[in-house]
Amino acid sequence: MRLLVVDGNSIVNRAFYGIRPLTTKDGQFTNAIYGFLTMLYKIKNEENPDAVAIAFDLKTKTFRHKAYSGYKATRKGMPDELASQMAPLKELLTLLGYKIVTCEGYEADDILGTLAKSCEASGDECVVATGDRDSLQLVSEKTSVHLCTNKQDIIYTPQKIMEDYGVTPPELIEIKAIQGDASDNIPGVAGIGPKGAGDLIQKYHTVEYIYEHIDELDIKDGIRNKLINSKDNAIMSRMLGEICCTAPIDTDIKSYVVDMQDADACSRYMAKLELFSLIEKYNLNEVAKTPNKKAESNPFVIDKDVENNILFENIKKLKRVYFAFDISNNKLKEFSVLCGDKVCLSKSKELFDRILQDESIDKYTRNCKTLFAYADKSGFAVNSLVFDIELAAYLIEPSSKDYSDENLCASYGIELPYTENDEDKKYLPVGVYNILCDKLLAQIKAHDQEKLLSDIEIPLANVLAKMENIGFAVDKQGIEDYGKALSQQIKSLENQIYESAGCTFNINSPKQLGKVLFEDLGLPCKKKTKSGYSTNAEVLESLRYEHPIVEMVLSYRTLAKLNSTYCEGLLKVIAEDGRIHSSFNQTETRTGRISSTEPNLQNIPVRTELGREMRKFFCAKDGWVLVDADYSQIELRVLAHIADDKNMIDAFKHGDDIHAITASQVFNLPLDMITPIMRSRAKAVNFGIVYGIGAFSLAKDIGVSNKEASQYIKSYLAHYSGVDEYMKNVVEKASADGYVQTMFGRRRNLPELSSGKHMMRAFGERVARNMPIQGTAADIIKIAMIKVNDRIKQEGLRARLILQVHDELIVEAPQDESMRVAMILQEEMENAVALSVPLTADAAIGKTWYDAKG
DNA sequence: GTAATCACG
DNA sequence: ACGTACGTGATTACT
Repeated sequence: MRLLVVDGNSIVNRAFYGIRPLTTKDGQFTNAIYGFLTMLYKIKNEENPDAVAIAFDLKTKTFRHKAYSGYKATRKGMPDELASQMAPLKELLTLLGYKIVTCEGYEADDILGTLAKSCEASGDECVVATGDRDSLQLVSEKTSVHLCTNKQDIIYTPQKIMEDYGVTPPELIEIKAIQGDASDNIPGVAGIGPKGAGDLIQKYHTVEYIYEHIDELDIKDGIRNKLINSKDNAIMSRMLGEICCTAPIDTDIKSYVVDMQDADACSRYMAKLELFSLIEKYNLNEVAKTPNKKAESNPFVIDKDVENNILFENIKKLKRVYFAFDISNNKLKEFSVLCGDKVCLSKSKELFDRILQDESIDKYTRNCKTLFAYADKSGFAVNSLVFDIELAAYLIEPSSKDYSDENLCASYGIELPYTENDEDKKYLPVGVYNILCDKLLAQIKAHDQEKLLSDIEIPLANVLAKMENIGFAVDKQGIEDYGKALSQQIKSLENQIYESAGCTFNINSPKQLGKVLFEDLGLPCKKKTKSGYSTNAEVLESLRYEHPIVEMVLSYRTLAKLNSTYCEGLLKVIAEDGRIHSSFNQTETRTGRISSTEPNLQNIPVRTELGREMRKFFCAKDGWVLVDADYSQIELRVLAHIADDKNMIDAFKHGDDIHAITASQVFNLPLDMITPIMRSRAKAVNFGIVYGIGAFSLAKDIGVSNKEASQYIKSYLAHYSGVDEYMKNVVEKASADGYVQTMFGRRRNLPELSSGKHMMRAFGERVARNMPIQGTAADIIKIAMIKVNDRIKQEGLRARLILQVHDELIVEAPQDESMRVAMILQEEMENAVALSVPLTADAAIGKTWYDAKG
């Protein structure tokens, strides 16, 4: 086979400087993108490769040879006009089916070298396309270099190199070692240039030979002295100039075969960049020129009277079904199935259930959680549910707020069938589900997220469905009584506040409260919001001793919150079965966590004793108990693993109090000399690191000076140097790629990183540091939930998972199963994945949530 | 509908 | 020079 390896950075530079500035009407620069694709097209035509790899630098500051840290230190970063084109270019190349190769700690050159050498080893041919003569050293019988220049491209073979330079390709490394290269900060030998270096190597071949025989060489004394004076530099330069050919990358040529999944997506993307001539050049269709065009008519026949058996046999033959359904309160109303150019409607539960259970029929749909809940209630299991439109769209773009058919079709350029008939309107989207699923699946494959969808999100939807169905039992009477007690106290506080203020007003109105506190009572105003005085808890805390009313307002707020959000709020959502059935949303958060609504059971008070009381009303049913297990420090452990930080990994291997250990490292004191204050500051730093840290916020959080806070951070990063390096690298990689991802391939796009606004960019950087950590932790507990569910079923237990709170799982179990379940929870949570640090989970048992939590 | 506040991880 | 930690949801007031 013949592999074309493109030096992405070099070509993009040539394109950028070689082509006049082009922009879209929105001001996005596109000249480098246009130039790159034009050049790539031409090179491909001339070289006719079987596969193409495109190498890019990660532009990390990790040097190839750490011995000389000045290496490339002076190379200037790319201008913004070019930098802003990198992420779209890569996106477009990926859409076109090209594989982009990058490698942590290695440069594009090293990737070229590694692939070239690997082709030689496997007997394949390799063409390196670059604008940089550095790569000429790679030329061999099997490897040629396609050098792009301002004039005519030159193809370098060993013969051509001998013709131009009079040496063999490897000897070019020796020449460079002597002549040096200012742009790469390679010093060479002072006073000897290309001509002198060439002559020396033609004669003596290697730098090593020259220095070993320096006194015997037949050269002028001037040259000899220059060589002797720069000996160290020359030897170092010899090391620096040689391209590394052992980068840890995929060297299987077959994986670089160009495989465009979605031509429409490409042409739409090109149209978005207003590169219309490329659409024709790359032979893509015309869809893009009129993107998102609304269909004028409905090409589908709606068949409402199809016979059940005929429909089933048709589906069975196809082994796959695209369908939509209307299920509410776990009752089927109607469903629609795509059959060629027909949309078939049916209300037959018998047929519907038969399809769902049939393992030989692959099911493509949306809202699979609703389907799982329905099946759970009906007492059967759904089989072969292979695709969910919303879950797939969420994995592709978790920041989207709208995964409706309309919106997805619009963004994937699919014409949604249209009719004036309102009655038929709702049935039509299923007509394009085959197209929509294809597009989404192609994208999922391109992102390498198939496993994430099939092994995590879809099975998880099943677990969440059961959790929603089961619900959480509560003590309704208890909540009512607690609420009454609160109401009384609130009433009394209200009166005291009015008395203290000398007037009545709405304490719940920040505007009115602000007026009373800061105008009528003349308290010092610490902070302002957009619309007036800030009256939040932090401000009030600081005014606590200024006036007795402040304390009362604080208490009022606490009690009012407990009463309205928790007592009143929860009472409203207790179902007829005496249980609370929260909804778990799987496509809401940008990090991969789940969220809980109506009610939100993930923010039931715990931090203060008064609020924690609330958890006494969350209980197990008669004869059953709650088993609660939570991960210890899962995010920090994930950080230790992802950053591969030796010190932090050791800390987790040897001790359990990570905050104390951190304090000991940061303050450089033995563990037994760490005071509670030091520990709590170290804890704040640990949190801050996970969130993307800033000295100002840390200082505010722990109440020390800005300077002191930044000293803590500095000291922290000095001790946890792996974390330091990770935090730098992740932002650089994110800026180059335009996204970040978790260990399991969950991804979040970060357009903020190419924003011109400082604030936006800074936010993007913090997210880049945080999302892989928070997201990986979310992935892990999702895996644990699936495993716990499987284990419970497999062991024939009656216990069932009822709640997840990010790092905590709650199972309701019959009394006699509780010990077994506690063990299962701990085991499955701890072994959900293997990290380079242990994962620990602690389980506890109790009659109520209050009792069962540690 | 948005802003402010506060509950959780 | 500029503002200041990640991710959520519910309630209340007010435009």
